[in-house]
Amino acid sequence: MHGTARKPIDALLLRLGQHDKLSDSERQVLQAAFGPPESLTRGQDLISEGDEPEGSTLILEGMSFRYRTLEDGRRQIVSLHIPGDFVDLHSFMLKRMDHSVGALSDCTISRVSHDTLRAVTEDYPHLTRLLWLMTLVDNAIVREWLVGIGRRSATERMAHLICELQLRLRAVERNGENGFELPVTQADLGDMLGLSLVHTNRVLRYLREQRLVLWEGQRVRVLDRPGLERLAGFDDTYLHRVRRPR
Amino acid sequence: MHGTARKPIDALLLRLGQHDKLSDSERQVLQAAFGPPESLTRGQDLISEGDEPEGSTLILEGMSFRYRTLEDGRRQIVSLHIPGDFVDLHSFMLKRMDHSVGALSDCTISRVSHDTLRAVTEDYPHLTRLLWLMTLVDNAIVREWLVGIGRRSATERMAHLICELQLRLRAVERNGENGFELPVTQADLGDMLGLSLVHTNRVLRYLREQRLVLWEGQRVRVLDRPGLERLAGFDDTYLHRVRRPR
DNA sequence: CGAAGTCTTGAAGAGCTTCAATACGCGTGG
DNA sequence: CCACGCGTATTGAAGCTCTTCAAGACTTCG
Repeated sequence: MHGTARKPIDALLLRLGQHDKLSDSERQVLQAAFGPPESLTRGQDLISEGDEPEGSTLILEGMSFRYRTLEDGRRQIVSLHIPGDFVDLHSFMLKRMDHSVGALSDCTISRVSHDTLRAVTEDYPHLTRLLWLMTLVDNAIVREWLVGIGRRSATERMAHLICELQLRLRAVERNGENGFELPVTQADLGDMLGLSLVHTNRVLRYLREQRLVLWEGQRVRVLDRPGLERLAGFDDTYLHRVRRPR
Repeated sequence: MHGTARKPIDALLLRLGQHDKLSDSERQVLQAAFGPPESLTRGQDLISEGDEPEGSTLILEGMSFRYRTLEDGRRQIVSLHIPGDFVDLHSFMLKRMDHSVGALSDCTISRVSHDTLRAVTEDYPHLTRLLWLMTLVDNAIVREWLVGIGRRSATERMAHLICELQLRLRAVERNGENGFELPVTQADLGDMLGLSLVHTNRVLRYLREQRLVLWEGQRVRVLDRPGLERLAGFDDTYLHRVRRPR
């Protein structure tokens, strides 16, 4: 065997390809930029608040989440990552992490060093813009979460989250039939939505009783997507899934 | 008179200079990139949801805010802009606005066309990284707001917001003695913090009674900054105000 | 001076949290 | 194989934070 082994970056390519066309050389640059796949087990922290990582991490398979814990233990999850998402692309510029990242499920990841990223920004402006775009979509998602926690009811928020995740997973071809894997406890869900564990449970019961969503262990089964979108007031423009020159 | 008139971009230069050193040529590129100052009156919308602006807008003086309104009229403000902040730098890549931007006070602004920004990304990688950084700090601030709305009490959130704004204004030399101008109604404040108008009023009364913060018309007077920080659990690392090579 | 916007306070009620107890599911070791 | 323990889910009940409704006062401005 010779040449570089194919690295399973396909989810990233799918995500980027959602927003703009990629040239072959850009694909090659990306393929070459990433290190070998690494494995992580559920519950492990990928990065901790205060760290200054020397590279950024891409999720190949599995899910991770960003969170911040206040002094007294209250925790807020501020985003979820699926295959093709960078866990900490922002650390390339921000340097110091202002939050932690944990593995939600067993994950395989791949790293790019910040040196390599810097080289990309020097030589590949279009690719740079696309990476920048990744962080901007991240941003749009966090804003949408903020709107939800600030102004939507607990039930609406939950419905919205499920709509969002299903769509994002579909975009990287990790969706199943009428549902998807979501390896979270109800406590985790509460920390995403700014809810207590108990109320999270009640919201889920309500969605079940309305025959909108069912949880089968770690799997979410969406029974009535249109109904769920109606309840959530879901509108996908904030995901910016439009292919156009950038 | 000849040559380009000096444009009052100084707040942007101050902000960028907070994070990294700028070369003279970079300063010149920036100065040249922006159009002439324009004036806006309080209450006007700078940009509306669904717009596809052809340029990005920088605040020279005054304040603006991003917000989203749900179908039934509930509104959430997702960020505040002060001099030196871009209102919609993300529209350069995202193209379509997924929220609106309004003027909080009378403002003077200046625009850069997206064509110019694109040219910058082609020729000035370091400057590009700094612009990218601007959007990443934006992002960090929104995350912090999310943590607040999700996990902090109304009072803590209010205190946190005031701490944040005072620090940001100081960084661009727009701070007064022991306070600052903040031309918002209590309804606006509520929409920032995810609170009702009535409760916002009660939170302000509490802070006044505790002799932490006083409102004198449109001016916020901070009586006890350390006390406020303690109450808020304020930690400024998320603002990333550290000068280092990027 | 009247009108519109904003601030302030009271009172009732909704949504969500906290405390508490029970049940369930799964892996481990006796 | 069963007992035990631990993490997770579920439900009831009480209570607190914040919202909503309502009304009055104050401010600004034509």
